[in-house]
Amino acid sequence: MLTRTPRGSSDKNHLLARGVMLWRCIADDYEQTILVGKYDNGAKLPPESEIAARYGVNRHTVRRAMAELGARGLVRTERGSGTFVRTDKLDYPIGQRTRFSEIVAAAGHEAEGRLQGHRHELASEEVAAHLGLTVGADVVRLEILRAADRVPISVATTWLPAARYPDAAKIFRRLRSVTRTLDHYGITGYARKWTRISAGFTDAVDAGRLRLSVHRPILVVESLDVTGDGEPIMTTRGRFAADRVALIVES
Amino acid sequence: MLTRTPRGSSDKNHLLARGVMLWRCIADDYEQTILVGKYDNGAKLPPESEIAARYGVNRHTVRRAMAELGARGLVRTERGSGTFVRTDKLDYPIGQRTRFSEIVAAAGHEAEGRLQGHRHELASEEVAAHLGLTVGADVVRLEILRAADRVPISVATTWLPAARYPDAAKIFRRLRSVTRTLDHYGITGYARKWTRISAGFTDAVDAGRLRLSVHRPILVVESLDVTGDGEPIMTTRGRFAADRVALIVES
DNA sequence: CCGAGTTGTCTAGTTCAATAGACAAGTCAT
DNA sequence: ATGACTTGTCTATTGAACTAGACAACTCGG
Repeated sequence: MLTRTPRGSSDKNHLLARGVMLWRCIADDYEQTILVGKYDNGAKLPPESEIAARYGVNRHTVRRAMAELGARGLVRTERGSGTFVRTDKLDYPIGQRTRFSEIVAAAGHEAEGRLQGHRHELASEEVAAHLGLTVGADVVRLEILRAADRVPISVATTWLPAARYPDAAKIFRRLRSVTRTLDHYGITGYARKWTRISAGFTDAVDAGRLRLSVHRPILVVESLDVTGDGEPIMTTRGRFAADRVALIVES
Repeated sequence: MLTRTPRGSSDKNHLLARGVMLWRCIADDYEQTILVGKYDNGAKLPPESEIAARYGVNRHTVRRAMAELGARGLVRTERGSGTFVRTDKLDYPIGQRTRFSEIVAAAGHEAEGRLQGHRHELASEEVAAHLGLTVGADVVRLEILRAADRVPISVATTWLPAARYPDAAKIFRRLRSVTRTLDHYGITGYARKWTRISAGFTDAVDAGRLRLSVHRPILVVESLDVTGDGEPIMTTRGRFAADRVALIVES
């Protein structure tokens, strides 16, 4: 059947966007049906061969689509058994001791932090106020992507006073953890002073980094961390994939 | 330079969506800058070679992107001269004699109508009311894509009483014009009885047919046409690409 | 008219998406 | 344990996307 339909005449036309690969169209299509709630958490998807037949497509193409959904954290495949929907969210407690690696490890997942970019810049009014600096003071800005079990959870922009932590980027890149980076600077214990939570939607950049579509909901978490003496260390603006995380605030 | 960067490490990373071809990303990127109003109507884009250099991409890839923008009606290229932005809209008068082919021809463009699909169905409450039939009566439903100079302008769903126009689809497919199709049935003059205009956004299907992105604005034009004697002929629900058409209502 | 600048077209080569088929490795119910 | 079913991996092939370079055709200002 279908001896090489050159992308245009078959009945899979309804998905085919010009310039978008077939596997991506299938992945997006399935993401929709999952996000719309057609499958419960843990539900089993049809076998790859059946999906392939339904779309009129090779099984390998479906496998690529499923790999994409896996990377987005929407699905988990088990060899010999099947592919299962995964819409449960990581519980992320917000408290005095809010450390990504610890939280994720405690939940039984593999934590990962990657530096996506960094630069020195002049403190904005907001950053200066948070860190107790004068506007225009030299600050280090880090863009960090965090993942649990290789699934992106958040992107965060962190500012630190450059005077105190001049090589924060270089050190983070080596140690791959904010806690360990601060430890390198002799900060053994630090605490969350305040956290401000709002919400929004992904822009194109965050969507790419988080492996989300554009216009998916995100939790915006602004925060300030201080030393035991109350001296400001860093202020952060994190964007959490709301499809994958729930913030827990104990009272 | 750039001895084949295998899609991932160069500075064009910020556009690269997984599973989306480079030319499509560039086309979408330029569409944004045009729609956001960065270029006036008729403004000249940079030469292809310059755009290619800016994106770090081969000129052929830029040409493909520009071809796409041309197909979307956003841009017009002139050999030896350049590529020019085209954000003016087709003036589409709504009146008693509202005929796509005539209006487009009068504006100096080449009109085209293609039947995208058709079927017999049972008249809904709304369609029955418009056509003066009983609910559930047999009606012919046509899906027609209309274009001016090969640029898609509208998709329209038209319903006709099947009792009177049983083979409307077959005849339209041959004659490629509603006017000529009705002429075949002996309807020489027909008139627009009423027109109802609202607005909305493209869904995935209409976006594909109109070569628009999803969530672009559309004008929704519902209408009823009647014979000289006032007998209902057809009711239509057209979706016009608001980026390319302006409806003109004389009073 | 000339020449610089711009789009159109052609050839060629490399990488990757998608197809096709086969088989290994794992799960699960009977 | 057996066997049906499902995912993982391998090889091979075809066509499209992208790159590279060259040249033709065309426009426009000096």
